[in-house]
Formats: sequence, C-alpha cells, structure tokens
Amino acid sequence: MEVAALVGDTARATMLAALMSGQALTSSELASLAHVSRSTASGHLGKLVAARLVSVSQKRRNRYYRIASPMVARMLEGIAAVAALETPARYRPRSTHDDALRFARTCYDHLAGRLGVALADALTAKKLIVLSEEGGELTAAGKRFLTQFGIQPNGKAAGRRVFCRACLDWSERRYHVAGYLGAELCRRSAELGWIMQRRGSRSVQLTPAGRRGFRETFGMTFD
Amino acid sequence: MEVAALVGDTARATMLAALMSGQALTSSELASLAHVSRSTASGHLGKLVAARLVSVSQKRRNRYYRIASPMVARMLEGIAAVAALETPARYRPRSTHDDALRFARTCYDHLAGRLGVALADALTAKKLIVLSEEGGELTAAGKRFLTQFGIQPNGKAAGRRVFCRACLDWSERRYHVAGYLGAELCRRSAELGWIMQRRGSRSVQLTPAGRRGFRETFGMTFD
DNA sequence: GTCATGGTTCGGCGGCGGCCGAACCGTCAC
DNA sequence: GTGACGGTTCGGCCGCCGCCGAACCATGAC
Repeated sequence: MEVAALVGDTARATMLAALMSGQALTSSELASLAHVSRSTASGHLGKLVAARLVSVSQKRRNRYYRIASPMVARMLEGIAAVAALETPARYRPRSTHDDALRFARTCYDHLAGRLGVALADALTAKKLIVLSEEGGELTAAGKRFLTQFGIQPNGKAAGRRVFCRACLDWSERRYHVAGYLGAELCRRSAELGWIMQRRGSRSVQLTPAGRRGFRETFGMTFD
Repeated sequence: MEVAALVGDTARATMLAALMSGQALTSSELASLAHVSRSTASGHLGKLVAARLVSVSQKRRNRYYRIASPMVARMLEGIAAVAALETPARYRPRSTHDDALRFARTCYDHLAGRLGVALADALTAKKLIVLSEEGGELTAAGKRFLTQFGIQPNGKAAGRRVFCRACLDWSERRYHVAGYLGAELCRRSAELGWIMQRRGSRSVQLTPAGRRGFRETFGMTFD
C-alpha cells in the first residue's frame, strides 16, 4: 500500500488537501501552502505524479497540479472521514479557518460542510432528490427543477460518471450530494455568484447574493 | 492525515490486509503474517487500536484484533482500489498466492475476486438484484430467492447497515456485492460448505460442493 | 507451588526519507 | 542580448520511527 505512505506524509497530505478544492495549483503555491521549500515540494509532487495520484499540465511557464481522478478524490474523502471520526471527545483547537471549513468548503468538485449538508437536506425536503447511503436519485420534479436552475440533467458529462452519490461529510458526519449532480450544483452556484472560493483554500464563502439565492430557491436559512 | 501514515507502513498495512479477511486474529498471528517480531507487532497494533482503526477483544489468554468498523474497511478498500490502478502495464510478479487472491477472497465480510464479481453478474443476470455504482437494490424475485437460499432479507442486522452496495473490485476492476447482502451471501456460502477460508489469509477456496452449488443455484461456471 | 504460553514494555541500533540551499535549466519580457 | 521567474536536480544533513532481543507481566495448566 505505498499509496497510503504517500498520503501519510504531512507535507504531501497538505498539498492533496489543497488540491481537493478542485482547483489546479502550481508547484510554488503548493510549496507555500505546505510550508516547505520549492525544492522539497517539487520532490513530493514528482512522487505524487509518478503514483498517479495527481496529474500535471503545463500552461505557459507554470505547471498546474490537480487530483488525478475522481477515484483518488473518493479515496481521500474516505481517509478524511475516518480521520475525523478518530478524534473522540478530545480537545479540538478550532481555529477560525477550521470554522470556515466547517461552514462551507469544496470536496473535490462539490459542496461540503454545513452548506453542503443543508443543500442536500433542502433538495430532499423539496422532494427533488432521494438521497441514501447507497446513492441518490433525481425525481421527476427534480429534473424539471434542475433544468430551470441552469443544470442539464442529461449533460454530456453526466453519462461518464455517477450521476448522484452521497458523500460522507467529515465535519457534519452526515451526507451531502456528490457525483455529477453535486459538481453541477457547485459549478452553477459559483456561476451565479452565490459562492466564492479563495485560491489555494478549500473554504468557500457565501456571498450576500448567495444567502438570498439559497433562501429563495431552496428555502435554506443560515444561522 | 495521520491515519494514512498508519496505513502507510508496510508491516501495519500487511496486518490490516490480513484483518480485511474479516477474521479476528491474534497478535502473534499478525506478527508472523507481517514478518516482524511479536514486540514490533504489539507496538503496531497498539497504534492501530489507539487510532481506532482496529479493535481488540480479550478471549482467555488471547487478544483478538479485528477491523474496527465497516467505515475503516471501506477506506481500506478505497486505498486498495487506487493502489491497484496505479500500476500501469508494468511487470507484475504474479505469485500463485496472488492468483489465489485474484480468484476468490473476502473483502472484509463479503466475497471478492473473480468469484465475487461472477456472483454479482449472476445475480444481475437472473434479475434478482440491480447493481450500479450508486448502490444496489433487491427485486421482488430477489427477495423470494434469498429467503429460499437461507438469507433473511429483513434480518435484524439488515436495518443497521447499507443493505446492498457496489464495491469496486481492485483485481477485476468491476463491481461486486457488498453491504448486508454481500456479507450474508458470503456467510451462507461458507455455511453451506461452498467456500473455505484459511486462517490468516484473505484467499477463499472453492470446494467441489461449491462448484456444484454455484452452478446449480446461480448458473455460474468456472474456467 | 512450577512451568509454559501469549503479550507488552524498554533500550538501543540503524536506515529510510524528508528537509534545505545552491546550482542549474527553460521560458518569457524587454 | 540581459534579467527575472518558475521549476527541477543534486548533495548533504538530521531526525524520526521501525526493528529487535531481553526482560517482564499476566494467565492458565499441572
């Protein structure tokens, strides 16, 4: 299981966590996020690429790294879920950044945290989706709704991956929506300016427009 | 992600892999399987228990270790699936033990390998279950069949966990049946003497009775 | 009681691998 | 051309952690 050993190193784990935002990041950015020198980061990234955990693409002078596949993302989710369980009632430092992550973040390509779980709850309550640990399904009403919301229920990308899947949220310990649907919900929310993501961070900010939009469209409230 | 670091060590990974057979094993057995001294194994197991990846129970003079939860098992499956992908077309040593594992093994509590995938295929072909990446479902015919086969579709344990779930088989790169149904199919097959498991190994042997049984009951053939 | 067995703890050894800075290589701007 | 910038490679240092054997502590058989 040398894969686990790769993920086991702190610096590499930090880089992978940053890449789990779904963004493509450069070697230098990752170096600074992981608090190591560029040379060290380069070495780590080389190993990750060799192991096919991340892929790299050249754009002008920069090299952009990203998670290699949804399968890798799922593995990392799984590890994070177990890691989150592991801490019993112990003292938890709770930085403000942690709080931000708990509120809303991206999980590779979909929304997670309180926001992600609330969205899943709202969709369920409105009977637009049926979500269970085994997967998820879109209702007829859901199909109509999505089209109206700006998501193609039959988009060309939809056929190539799981349509709707429940993903265990490590901070909320409940499920949120992943798969094609989860990714599209996240993409469309960003497109509408409801959420914004800082570069190099997984945390997601809810804009005033988003606060309004999620309320009016999904009946969600915050605090 | 110190969880990954724990799994990353060769000796611990070997122990976890052995425990993924679903059996409870003693410290000494795990030491010998991982080719380390008892003292070393004891240290490793202490860490795994502390991290809640494995649990331990005392029976007479022996301490029995086992995977702590289905969630941990799922995480390990996920890592194994990625690890199996990682190797491109490279040279693969292929020992006879590996071949045995590829043919049939347990994956925590259900069947995997060619046998596991073939069973999933047979159940699907007979329209007893519907299996997809997102999960699985039992048909009405499936419910009748299971009862007759000796599995309670509504057993008391069924409510506490996912009923039917698709688990990615790392050797076949296709799905087999996991969840309560997967576990019950495995349990019942062993009960009928169709399969046998060697202690400390994940590999599963198909008995002559099993060869007959799987053929007559599920229409499966081997080689 | 004695002896055997299963398991953990302790102390010390050794090596893998992560870390850095310096040097180096391309690409781009000018 | 020169200089700036992003990235990788190299060499060497250092420390963590996995390893073992020996001692120790149980429990159980007799």
